[in-house]
Amino acid sequence: MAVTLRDVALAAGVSPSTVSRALTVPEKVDERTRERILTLAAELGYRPNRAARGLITGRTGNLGLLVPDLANPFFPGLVKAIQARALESDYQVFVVDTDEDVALEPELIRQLAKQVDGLLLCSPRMRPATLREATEATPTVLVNRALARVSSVTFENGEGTSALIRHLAGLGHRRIGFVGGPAGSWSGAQRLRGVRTACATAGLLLHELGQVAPTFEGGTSALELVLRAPVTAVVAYNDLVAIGLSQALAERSIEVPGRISVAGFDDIPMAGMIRPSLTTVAMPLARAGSAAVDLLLRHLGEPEPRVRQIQVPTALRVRGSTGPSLGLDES
Amino acid sequence: MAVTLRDVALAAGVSPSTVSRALTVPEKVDERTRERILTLAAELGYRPNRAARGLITGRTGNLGLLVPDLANPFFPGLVKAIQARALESDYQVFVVDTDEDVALEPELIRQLAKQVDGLLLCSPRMRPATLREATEATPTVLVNRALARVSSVTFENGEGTSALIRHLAGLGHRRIGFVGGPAGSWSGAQRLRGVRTACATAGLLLHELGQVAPTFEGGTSALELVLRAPVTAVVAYNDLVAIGLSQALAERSIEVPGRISVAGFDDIPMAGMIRPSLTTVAMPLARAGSAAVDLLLRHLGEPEPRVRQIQVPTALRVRGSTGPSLGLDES
DNA sequence: TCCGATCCTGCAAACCTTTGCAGAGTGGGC
DNA sequence: GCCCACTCTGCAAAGGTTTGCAGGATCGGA
Repeated sequence: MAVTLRDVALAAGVSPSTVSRALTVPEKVDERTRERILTLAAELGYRPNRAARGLITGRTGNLGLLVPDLANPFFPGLVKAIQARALESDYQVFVVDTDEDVALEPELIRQLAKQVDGLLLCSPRMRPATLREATEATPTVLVNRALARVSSVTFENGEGTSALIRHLAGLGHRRIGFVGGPAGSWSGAQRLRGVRTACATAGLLLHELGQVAPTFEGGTSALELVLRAPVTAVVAYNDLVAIGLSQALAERSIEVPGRISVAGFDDIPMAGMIRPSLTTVAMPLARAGSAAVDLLLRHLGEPEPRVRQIQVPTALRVRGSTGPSLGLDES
Repeated sequence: MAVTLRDVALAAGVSPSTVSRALTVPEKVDERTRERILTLAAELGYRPNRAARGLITGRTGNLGLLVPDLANPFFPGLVKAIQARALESDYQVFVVDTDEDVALEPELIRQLAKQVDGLLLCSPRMRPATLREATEATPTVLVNRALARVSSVTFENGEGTSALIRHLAGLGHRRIGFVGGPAGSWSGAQRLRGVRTACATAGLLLHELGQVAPTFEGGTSALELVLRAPVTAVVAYNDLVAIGLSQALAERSIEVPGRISVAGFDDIPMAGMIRPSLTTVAMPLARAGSAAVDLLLRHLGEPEPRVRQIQVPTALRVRGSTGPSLGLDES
């Protein structure tokens, strides 16, 4: 019932081989023949059967995308960009959400790997050894995580972070608090390191206030940690935590940024929607997403993939949640 | 290099047919043989080649999921649920984001349809005729939209909406404003109808204030519409609009809910994170998503799919953005 | 006029799995 | 002891596409 290569061939009075070539290696077939075939194929509504093609070429035309949690507003932007870029190159994207279950990741990856040409792993939480194992079987690009000898697209936090710290220093803040994310998180470690360096450079005192879940609730739970510390500004592991914290502060009628400034990382859409709007270090998700796809596609074309580690620069977004220090710590 | 059915057969000393049957129709093969095969298959790490299987069975084991915009916080919850439920049944999900481009939808659907066993269309914006055409070629379940003679999972707005209106009436509001969503939107029409009915029942005066984009910016742009109308409470097409409106009101120092109450639809995660938190009509996304997958899978098993239209009930979430009316409209 | 090169096309095999059909073996009933 | 029914297994074809190889045509050069 579906129209096949044979049908087109029959209609065009040529062999299936010729039709196949007309579609995949156009230069190998006479121009007039090719045109006739293409017209006919379009008329008949021919679409190649990807299963059959995949059977012989060993390629599926699919990419696998693993994300820990679609409900985390950080990821949809990434998924969107990845999916759009893949579609442009005629690849379809399998999306798998692990629901933050680290233990599930390896099996899901194995399952996924069999059905795709390449894998995009977004911020996988898994241990390095397990991760490496997974990346060895299938062409893989890591997103928002780096690993030796594996291609990746990560965010260059340095720039955005130091801009943020300079911004805070410029506002007169001298003691900065940092609320960290989950212990095992690669990007969490990155961010902490960036903040440490930037504070040292700017001559600010950094108070590491502890670690919380990377969620809104994590942020509200950080309230006590923050209030106990003599800081005038707090940088949170990510925007959700920053927002949770801001709301908890508001709950207690502690003004942001009047009494305390708050900043985050990610620039999730919500950061611009709340009041006060959130100062944050923006990750260029769209750029990272398409870069990751480009990189992966490039690997698929290479017999011996060359590892490339791309860093996309982050940028400070100054908004309403940061303001001049009251200098409370000098009292 | 990949281990195939033949390898397992060779190792087990049986024919490929037997291995195939051991895996797909266990009762047709001797128990001991089957056990030996299964053990061996597991040892060798055999995974069936889905392309080959698909070629002969005509099934791909994939489902296609089309959403207008992943960045709209309404959808990730749905996608998550759908993907999880599909994975349980060993189906993979292709996610396609149309980026709100209605004109693109038909072509994307056609493309997708060839590679999946069934289609889940989330709130497709396309015209009924075009939509019907698309649904005729492939087993399809619509989500958040209904169409005659096509299976669907929709939200039963009536209940949640009338609860919301009763809630407002109970707070003393007499004049309610409604800010509508995009003109062609099916769920927009549904919601408007629900609000109309509920207001009529409760004896409230409904002011239809016009239509805006279903986004945060749409909400802020609705400010003037709202201020011009003599209403003490506003119901917005969705939460994003409601939140945009709230922030625009706050910008003008108009207190919510002090001077005006605001409510939305969807119960996106953000609704609980802003201040004041947003009163809204919650859509049970997880339930809808898994119901949609179940329905689709059921269709795939039936030779002549029976159309089923499922409605999942909505529920009112009372939060901080609605409060007693000041009775301004009576002044 | 003949030869070689070049361009285009067709043949046929291959990819891996499923499945209808038939054959072999077993056990039970008469 | 014979036949039938039943269970289990293997054979072979089929599904749609790609691709190495070879053949035919065309053209240019000598």
